[in-house]
Parts: sequence; structure tokens; C-alpha cells
Amino acid sequence: MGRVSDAKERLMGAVRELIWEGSYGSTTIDQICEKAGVKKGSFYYFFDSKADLAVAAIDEEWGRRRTELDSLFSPTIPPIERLRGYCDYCYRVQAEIRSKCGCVLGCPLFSLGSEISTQEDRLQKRIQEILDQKRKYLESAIRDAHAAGVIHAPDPAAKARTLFAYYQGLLTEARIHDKLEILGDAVRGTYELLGVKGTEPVPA
Amino acid sequence: MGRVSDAKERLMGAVRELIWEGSYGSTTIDQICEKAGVKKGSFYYFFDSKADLAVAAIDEEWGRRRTELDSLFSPTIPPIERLRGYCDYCYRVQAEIRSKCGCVLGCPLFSLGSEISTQEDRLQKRIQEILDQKRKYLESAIRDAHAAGVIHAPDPAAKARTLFAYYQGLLTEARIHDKLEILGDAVRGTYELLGVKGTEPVPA
DNA sequence: AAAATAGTTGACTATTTGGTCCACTTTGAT
DNA sequence: ATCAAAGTGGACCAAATAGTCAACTATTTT
Repeated sequence: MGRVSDAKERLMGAVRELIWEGSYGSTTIDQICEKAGVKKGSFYYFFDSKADLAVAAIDEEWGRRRTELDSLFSPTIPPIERLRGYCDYCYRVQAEIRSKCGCVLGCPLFSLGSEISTQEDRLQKRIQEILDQKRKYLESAIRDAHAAGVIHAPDPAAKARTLFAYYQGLLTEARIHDKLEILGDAVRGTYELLGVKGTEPVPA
Repeated sequence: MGRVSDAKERLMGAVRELIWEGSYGSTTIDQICEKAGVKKGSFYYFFDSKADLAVAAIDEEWGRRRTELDSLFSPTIPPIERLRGYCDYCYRVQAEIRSKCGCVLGCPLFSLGSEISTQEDRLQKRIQEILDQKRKYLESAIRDAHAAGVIHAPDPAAKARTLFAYYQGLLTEARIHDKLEILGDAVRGTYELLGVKGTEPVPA
């Protein structure tokens, strides 16, 4: 089968880091190659373009994230607990990245999706799909919470869209302001938004 | 006083459009000059760099937006009405841009801020400041609403952060998915998030 | 061991890009 | 009318960038 190599994986890792820490537009193929320790010839042996690499890199990463989310959103966990656990998870991820890179970086998919929304069609499509899948986790937790009578959410899909927008907004604000504390509001915001019973304002 | 020119303004307009329609990283100085109908020599006569131009362009635009927001958030308007009016305004702006450019483009500041968060310090600072100012409109409407007894929000700053994150999340989703309808949820989301009385779920 | 497969390398090209320079032109003020 | 300030044009440069290619090397299969 000829010689084997992990250059492909190194390239995917490199582009992920560079885009997340900087931006898609500001990362060059030369930079990616240097970070991955791979020559340009090899880059073009594996990929056709930066966009092509980005798609592969995102897919690979999503595979990993998905299993983490599967366990965070396990139906064995009470639905509101799942959301709380997800908030904690996001906080932990950002805290980790900050201690490693010195910056809060937010959600790589959301930032990238926003950046290239009018360019790179293939990449954009993939990002949309993955974000849609992520929203499903929230939707199902919300539906279960409604079924359990913990919240009132007759339209779980709509609620999930709202909650998802809020989460992504928070993460992006955390990136823009480089402030981890911003994410500290996530759980409270979730409860407010869903009107979780027991934490509601005292009715007037 | 020598000759006068609007080349400076044309450059600011051009960079705003290019960044909004594409991204900061993908717009080049040559492109900006071409769109503005200005030669590079003149560009560098007025500005030191792309980042320098971007700061000026943002400031200029913010001056205009601010007066619009001032009237949308006039204290003479009932607070919840202000928020509803703002949602409508956002929708109109996006609908307009879509019919002009063919795409929903979201909030230029938020997208830009997310893109360059780890680069271009001066620009980033300015974006943070303006976003902070925008949040103040929400904060004051929320405070007034609380005072009027229309909502329960003992910490208006916190509520404003939550609502702002939600709005920005929605706008960015609208950009990412190029879907205007996403913004149709804004008013409902606002009411849910603030627990506006009269639209609350029936208590169990 | 040979052959086929898989991956590497670095030198190379063409283009784009940011940035400079300065002679030139237009305009308002005197 | 003239002079200085304000702005323009475009040639020019160096560096960065995307992308190509053919010769080379390492590994597995037969």
C-alpha cells in the first residue's frame, strides 16, 4: 500500500487551529503547511485548495465532537441537566483554550460560518448542516423537558432556535470581548429563556 | 484650502460594503480602491492601512446609526414597544440589504468583531466599544420596563447582555443561513426571554 | 528482490498584494 | 493672477501567495 503518513491529519489539525485562533481569510496555505510541518507539494497531493482542506478538517472534528455531545445529551440525563451540562462543557472548552492560547475563541464553526457566508459555497453548506445538527441536541432536550412538564414549550423547534441563537451569541461575544465570564451567564440565561419552573420570577 | 474631494468618504463606503458583503480578510486594498474609484496613491494619502480605514469607516457609520437608534429607543416610547420597534428595524434593514445584494448579511460589527478578534487591536477595541454602546439601548429599555412593572428584571444589565447575545446570535444565524425568516422570531424570543407579562405561559 | 503504491521534496512560475514615490493637477485664498 | 494647500495618477518595487512539477524516497505487496 506504499508508505503511510499522518500528514493529512496534521494539515487538518493545523488549519483548524489557525482558523480558530485567527480567521479563514488570514490563514495562508504556506502558514498551514509550516504549522503542519508539511511541504506545499504534499499539501496539494492531499487537497485541492484551502476550502477543500477546511471541509475535511471540519468533518473530522465534528466526528469527534459529536460523540461528546451524544454523551452530554444522553436521554438518560434529565433534560434540563443536559443543558446545564452543555453550558458547563462550553465553559470548560473555552477556559482550556484560553489557558492554552491566551484567548477565548468562541465557536469555530459559527465564526467561520459568519466569515465566509458569501464565499466558499461548499464549506458554507457543510457548516450549515453541522450547526443544524447541533441545534437538534437542544431541540430534543427541550422537547423532553416539555414532556416532563418542567418547562412550557409547545414548539420545541422554535425554542431550540432561540436558545441556540442565544448560545452562539454568547460564545461570539466571549470571543469578541475575550472574556470568559460572559459565558458564566449561560445557565441563568437558559433558565430565563425556557422559563424553567422553580426559577421563575414570583408572579405579580 | 486646496482642492476638496469626497474620495475619503468613497473609500469608507467601499470598505464597509466589501467587508459586509464578504469579509475583512478577503477584501484587499486594491479592491477597495477600485470600488471607490480611487487610486492607491490617494488611498495612502488618506489612510495608513486597511485597518485604519476600517476604523474610520466604522466610526462614520456608527454616527449615522446612533441617531436612528436614538429615535427608536426614545424614552417617549413605551419600553417594550422600543424593543419591538428595534426588531422591526433590524428586519427591515436586512430585507433591504437582501433585495440589494441578494444576501442577508447580519450585523457588520458583530461579524467583523468575531473575525478579527485576535488581530487588529485598535479596530477590535473600537468594535467592542460600539457594541457596548448598542447594548446600552437594550439595558435602558429593560430598566424602564422593569420600573413600569411590565417585566421582572432586577438586574437590567444582565438581562440586556442576554438579550443582546440573542439578537446578535439571530442576526448571525440569518447571515450564515442566508434566511431572512430567522429574524421573524425576534419579537417572540424577546417576549419569552424577558417574560413579558401577558404573554407568559399559563402557570401550571 | 522487484514492482507498485503512497507520499515527499524543493525548486520553479505567475500573480496578487501592500506599499512608496513624485510629478502633476485642481482649487480656494490672497 | 498667483501661490500654497489639498488631492490625484500611475509607474514602480519587494514580498507574499497560490499553484505546478518531476525527480526522489519509503513502504507494502507479490
